[in-house]
Amino acid sequence: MTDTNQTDAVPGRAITTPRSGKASATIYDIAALAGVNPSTVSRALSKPGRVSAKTQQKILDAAEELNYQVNIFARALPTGRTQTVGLIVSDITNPAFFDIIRGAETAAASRDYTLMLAESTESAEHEMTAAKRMLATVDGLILASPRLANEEIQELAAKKPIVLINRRVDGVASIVADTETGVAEAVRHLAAQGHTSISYVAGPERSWMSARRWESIKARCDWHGMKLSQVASGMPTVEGGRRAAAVVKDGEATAVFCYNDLMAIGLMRELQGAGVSIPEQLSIMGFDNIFGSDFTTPPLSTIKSPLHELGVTALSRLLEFIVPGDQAGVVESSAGTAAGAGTTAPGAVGQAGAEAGGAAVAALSTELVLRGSTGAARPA
Amino acid sequence: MTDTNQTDAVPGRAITTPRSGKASATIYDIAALAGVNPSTVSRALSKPGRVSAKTQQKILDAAEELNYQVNIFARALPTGRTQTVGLIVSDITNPAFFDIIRGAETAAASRDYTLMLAESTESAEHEMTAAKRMLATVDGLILASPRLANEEIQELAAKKPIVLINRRVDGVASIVADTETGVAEAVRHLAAQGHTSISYVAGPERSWMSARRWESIKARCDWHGMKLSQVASGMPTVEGGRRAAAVVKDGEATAVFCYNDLMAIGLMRELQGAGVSIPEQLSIMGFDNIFGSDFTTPPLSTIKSPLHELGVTALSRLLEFIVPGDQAGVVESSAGTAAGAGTTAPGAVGQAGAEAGGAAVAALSTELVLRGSTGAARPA
DNA sequence: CAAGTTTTGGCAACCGGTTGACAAACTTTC
DNA sequence: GAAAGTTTGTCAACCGGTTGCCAAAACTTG
Repeated sequence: MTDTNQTDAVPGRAITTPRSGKASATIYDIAALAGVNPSTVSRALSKPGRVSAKTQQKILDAAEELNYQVNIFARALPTGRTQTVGLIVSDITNPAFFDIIRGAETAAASRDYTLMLAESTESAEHEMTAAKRMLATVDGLILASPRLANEEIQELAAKKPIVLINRRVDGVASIVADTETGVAEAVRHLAAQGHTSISYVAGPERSWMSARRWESIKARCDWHGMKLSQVASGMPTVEGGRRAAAVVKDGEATAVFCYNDLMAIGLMRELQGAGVSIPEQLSIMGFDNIFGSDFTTPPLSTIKSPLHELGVTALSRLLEFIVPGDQAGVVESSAGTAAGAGTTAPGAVGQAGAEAGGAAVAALSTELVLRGSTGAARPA
Repeated sequence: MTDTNQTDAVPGRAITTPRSGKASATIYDIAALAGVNPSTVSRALSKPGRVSAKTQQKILDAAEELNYQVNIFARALPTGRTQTVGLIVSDITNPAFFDIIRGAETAAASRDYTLMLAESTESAEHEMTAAKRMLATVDGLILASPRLANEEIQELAAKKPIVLINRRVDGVASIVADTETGVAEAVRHLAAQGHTSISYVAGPERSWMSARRWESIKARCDWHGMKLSQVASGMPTVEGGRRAAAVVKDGEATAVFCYNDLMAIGLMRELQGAGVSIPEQLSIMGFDNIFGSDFTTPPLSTIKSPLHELGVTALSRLLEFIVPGDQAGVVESSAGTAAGAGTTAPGAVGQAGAEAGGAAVAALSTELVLRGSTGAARPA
């Protein structure tokens, strides 16, 4: 092995020159082989039923023989269709997006669409750049937790179909996980454990979801007659959570919700480092149930988001706009996107699931995952 | 807010119809505005120096005014260039790929290339499908830890430029993290802690990197006169690690290397569940230093991979093939790809870093991260 | 100032599909 | 068997750039 395994220390020498010309077959080649006109080939390959079964077969055989593959650029030129959709996430390294990405990717692949991925690194500006760049190439775009302003999103939506994940903007399709159910469970649990004063460590200011989670918690705390305060917002990262530790420690709350698991983990570890024992002295609750949230000691209690479903559903919804007739992916349903409508009416909370009891809705609801980071309130 | 914030419970009603026709400007529009021929516009925009400064300016102004954007499909049709590169990873949800993906994504974006992402879900077949699909669309492809056979990779490489990450195949460019340095440190550390019998929990059989890690460990164990055994391979996931627990527990080894952190975490948690205390009764060492590997109790000792750099370097190298003249990203260097040449010669290990002491090499070397999961050997 | 050289811009073909219009071929109907 | 209707295939234009070739224009040089 040692001598055949050439290293490429001498760059470009051992490396086989890529891109051997070998142009692939075109519809003209097929046409010649099948003895028909190129346009007939085009129709046979795209418009089903437009050509007779006999010629259809001849053409298919010829295509097979030449192992033809459409040139998507040639197709895209006149039609604008690219068989590609974009997904922009705010932070690729945030595990919460893994499952969204995977969900979207597999859903796309199964429908013969390709996924383009970009990240905005939590910056509205980067996000706009990425979106603009993608817009030229894709048939539609999914924006997961975008940081853009409403108007910017509407502007994008005017050009190509857009589906939002965990964000709601007038006139733009969106898939939102229903926070209410999970939050209701969580607050009920904390109330039962004797907590009366709660705090919320918010995420980025431009995060719609952070505001929404706050509202849900507020509504439920009011319901239970508990006190709720908000800690200054920060980056939705482990580091962001750490930064919030000082304020939380000095506060009077005995339980704290963090905007997401990353922050919850950061907060917990920072506090533990400062000698606070979790959950004895403070209960911590995250959101999302990301990879690794059960690795900590104590493992994190969290409100699980249907991340994978969010990705799958967003993609299906997007494809609905792009290919109106298509119904392949039955997973999603318009009802699912309606979950969690009223953001301020606490009365609606408990009913959200009930009134539109479809499988899709259930899939997009959140759920309390009780682990070790929450417990009984410390005596006041 | 409540009444203006329309939900899309009635699908397609509140949603603004996307894709308003508004076709964007073409070079013909520019040509008309600037009073020149379309071909001149094309040249002004791509071939620098081919047109006079005066017309160049006129054209640029006109383009600006119409806020022109090339139609990449029209461009791709005659040239084949798409300004897009592909990245295929074996598992999107494996945190080890996060940083690789991000590295590649940012490097691509900074050079005005767009990244397409796909995953193979650890299956050679899926990988081939994804690769084939992408090949039609991209200028080049990065395969991170591919599961494909060498011949299949060579076959792909014959069509478009390909760069491999953590895999070496004759005649194909590759970027490989130098396992030796980290492994040498790690084994030396374990030896110093009194361990004499070590075990390796291997990853997937088709994983080149798993074999490579095994060889590095073997070489160093031989050097230190330690016993090394291999535990049957499994999926490179937390679950895969759990599955290996039984065999490891019954073995005589006092320290175990796992193919990656995911497996190490799974193994550790499963063993702990069975009452084994880490590191008192068994030392566990992972590979990669993924997100979350420090969340566990005890935090995982691991051999850190330069994941981000791997992504950046792979992309730069790929672009070198695609745009031969281009030298924008100085980050990478051909020397970097040569690191870790001899896979079997133990003597070479210590020297690898020394003999080619460039910054690029350093960036791609691995490094021991000592945390709590490793400690002194239990008395035999 | 003429001859030679270098720039610069225009023409037209081409990349590989799609699609509207139309005619030829085939069916159906009376 | 002719008229009317329906399929099916062909023609040709088009999507929006790129590029080889050539001639006109501009610049050198003697």
